[in-house]
Amino acid sequence: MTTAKTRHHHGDLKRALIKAGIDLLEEGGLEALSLRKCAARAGVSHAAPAHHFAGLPGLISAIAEEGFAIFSKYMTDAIDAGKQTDRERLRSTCRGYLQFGLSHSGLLKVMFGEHGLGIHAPRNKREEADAYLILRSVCAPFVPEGEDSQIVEAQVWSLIHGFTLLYLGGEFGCTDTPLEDSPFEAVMALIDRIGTPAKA
Amino acid sequence: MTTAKTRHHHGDLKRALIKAGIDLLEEGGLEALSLRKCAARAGVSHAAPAHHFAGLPGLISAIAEEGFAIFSKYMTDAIDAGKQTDRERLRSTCRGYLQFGLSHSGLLKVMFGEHGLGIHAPRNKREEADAYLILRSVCAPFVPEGEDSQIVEAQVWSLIHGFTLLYLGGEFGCTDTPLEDSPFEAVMALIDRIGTPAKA
DNA sequence: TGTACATCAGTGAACGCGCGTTCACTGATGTAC
DNA sequence: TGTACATCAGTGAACGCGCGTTCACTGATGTAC
Repeated sequence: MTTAKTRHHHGDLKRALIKAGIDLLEEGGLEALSLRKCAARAGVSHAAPAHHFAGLPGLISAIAEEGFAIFSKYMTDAIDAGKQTDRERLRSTCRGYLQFGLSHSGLLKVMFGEHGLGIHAPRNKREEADAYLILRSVCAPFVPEGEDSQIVEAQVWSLIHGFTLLYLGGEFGCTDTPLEDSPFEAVMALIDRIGTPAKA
Repeated sequence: MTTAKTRHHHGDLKRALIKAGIDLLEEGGLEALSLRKCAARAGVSHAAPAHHFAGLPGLISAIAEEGFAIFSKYMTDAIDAGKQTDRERLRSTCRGYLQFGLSHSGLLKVMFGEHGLGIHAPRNKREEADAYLILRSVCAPFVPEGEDSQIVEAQVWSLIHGFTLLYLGGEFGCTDTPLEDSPFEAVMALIDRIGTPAKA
């Protein structure tokens, strides 16, 4: 520890800016995010971020990338929490998906939005693919012999993604009621009807 | 027709501003929307909108309200298009939901987002409720005796909402392929497993 | 171990931009009589 | 039908704000010898 406070060089400003950006996102949504505010949060002059990111789009892209990494962690943690059958693993992954949304709603929207850039920014290929692979692996046991795995994946993904966003938007009118109450269980019930488990 | 072009008074500026706002939304997303640009589109000075809306939040709220009305029309039109069994009506409604998303992606996101205002704007109660009633009516035949209708509604809504947003985000990697190809049919297949039709 | 020097990371002032909002105004509309 | 007048809707200039970006700068770091 080298008394980082008074140094001219920050140490890991890039990481600090991403962290600040995520916090801003959670507090006030995409509109609340700016390079100047991130710099201020990181305790640095407003011109400093230019040394680390290609403008605001570059920062947002880095934030989304970090977001996918956190997202993956939520899902894998949920799976590991209980040993489980294939069906339970599928359920747990969905639970992790929802939990991530509850904890990081701003981040989720940026990750699956157009990054507020109008045109598609270069996708965060690596981290996003990793997250998708988790979904794929828990869906795999339910893909019937010889069928395209994308079918089951699209069903599960659509269900849990839609539920998470609607829930966050308060559309089920129950943002305060016990977390896993009514409508979430309805979605889980439908998840249970998906595909055919390869083994009993 | 009273040669509206040269008049000092516009005629129906309020409606024209909403229309301009929707167009801007579809072209460049929420970031592209501003009172000044709407005024310019409507061929009016930038101070004029102040006579009709309570700032940008007020305009966005009016746009979302109009959006829900258009949304409802997409769904009812889809239902009417084929006479149909209960199951077909449910499918058609989902098809209308998706079609609306494809034609009005910017609008959809504003309607179900937080209006870019951080805190919830007063919801567009009336129009939103109307749209929900359409969903409710096509779900009704599949609600088992004595069960809360919200269960089936949450299942259907989550599925089609999630699919629409993921599809619009290009997550299924098939924005160009034939409209109702692969993953949409997967979602429809799951829709077919929902609930228990009251009658055969 | 010590010196010289190139490179890197953050500073602070300045810039132009689009934005929402205010304000005194003016032209058009509609109503009272 | 005609006149007076209040109200309404749009104008155009001006304001301050936060933003991203540029720029010459300077202090810290790391490397060559």
